Amino acid sequence: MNRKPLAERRAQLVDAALRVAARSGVESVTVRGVAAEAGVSLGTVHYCFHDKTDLLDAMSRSISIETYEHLRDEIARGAGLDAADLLRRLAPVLLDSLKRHRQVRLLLLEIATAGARSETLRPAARIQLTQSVAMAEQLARSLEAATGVRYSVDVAVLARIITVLIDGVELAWLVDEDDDRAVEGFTALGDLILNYLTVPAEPVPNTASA
Amino acid sequence: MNRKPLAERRAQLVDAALRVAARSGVESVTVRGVAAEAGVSLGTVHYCFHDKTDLLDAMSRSISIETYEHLRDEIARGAGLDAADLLRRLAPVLLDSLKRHRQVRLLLLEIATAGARSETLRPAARIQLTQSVAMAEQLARSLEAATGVRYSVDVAVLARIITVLIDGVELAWLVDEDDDRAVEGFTALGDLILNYLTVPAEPVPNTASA
DNA sequence: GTCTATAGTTGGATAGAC
DNA sequence: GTCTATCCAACTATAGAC
Repeated sequence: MNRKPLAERRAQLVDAALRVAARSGVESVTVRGVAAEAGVSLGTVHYCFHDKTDLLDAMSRSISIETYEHLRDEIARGAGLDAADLLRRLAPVLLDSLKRHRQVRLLLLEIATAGARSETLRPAARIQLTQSVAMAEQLARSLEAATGVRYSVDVAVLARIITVLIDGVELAWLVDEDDDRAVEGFTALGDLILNYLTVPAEPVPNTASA
Repeated sequence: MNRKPLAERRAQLVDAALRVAARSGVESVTVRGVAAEAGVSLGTVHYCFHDKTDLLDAMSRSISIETYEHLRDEIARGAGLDAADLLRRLAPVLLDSLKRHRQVRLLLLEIATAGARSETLRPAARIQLTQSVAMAEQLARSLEAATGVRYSVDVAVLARIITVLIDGVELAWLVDEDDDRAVEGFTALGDLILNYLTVPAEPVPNTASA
């Protein structure tokens, strides 16, 4: 019942799939489950998407990374500050963001491993990786703008390093939920960035707790 | 046929499960598949393990990390060298190790995400994380021994950071197979360690390519 | 465009013979 | 201790009515 144009229905189903995936993991997304989540019948899903792979692909591509908005705000708020000071504030913000968006972050890591394994999710995983790096690059540039520093390495290279370090810290936290270690990891990220600045604010701060 | 004591059969099945998991991923390990891989019947697996969870748990725990033996060798070989020089050599060795043990590394990341999601694999995932950090700590100490340096942070903290950064670099490489970026990531790891040395060999080398 | 019904597949787990 | 046979649940995908 309640007919909708194809595009609209597809969007609704992708949204439902995303909720299911975030809640229970990519691997446990079923066509039936998505149908139930969206409140439509099994047949309707198969009408909108040729098969399950189609659906998963559309779902994966639809994930946008708004996870680090707070981070951008924090950087903007720290305009004019010393880079070292600003970076030191970022670790708790990163942890906070992780805890807030735990399910989405985990989903992205799952898509990455799934994409590393099977051909079907690989394009989606690559897109996610590219988007993450782009987001990191944007953050790195806004840090430049806010504090007036410059990097001694290519920003694209730095962005990739930021991305993978964040992913690593988050994956470990998702496994053992050790907040202190996560903060140490994010602090190390700050130290790393600091050491890739030309004319760093302080010599080598080593703010990671001893 | 061909009767074996329980312990021996269990070991054989765990081994078979590991092969299947490395080949096709944790999620696609089935009791039937393991039975086939081991050349025994379905009933036999259920005789040795109460259920699938039991089997996966035993499998996960059995994975030991011998992946970085080359790394330890490389460090030992660099005894007496400058820390910076030695660290600079490590990046290609890490990439080589990753390419050699691609399946195992991916499997470990899969177990991590699976453990982050479901209660059943969590203990195994935690054990793997602990073992990885312990391995990293061992490597960090052997670096100390080989080059005579000391760290300005607690070695346990540093070891965790090393572990998560390696995981992050590897996960990204598994997705896009970009060797150059992986080397950049591992090089950044070297830089990071260098910056956590007391009396570093050189001020701030920034060996990551620009 | 949406539904119900059903075919066909896969996989976990148990029962009982040997 | 190992096997075969079987049950049962969950899932993908299609067919055909409305």
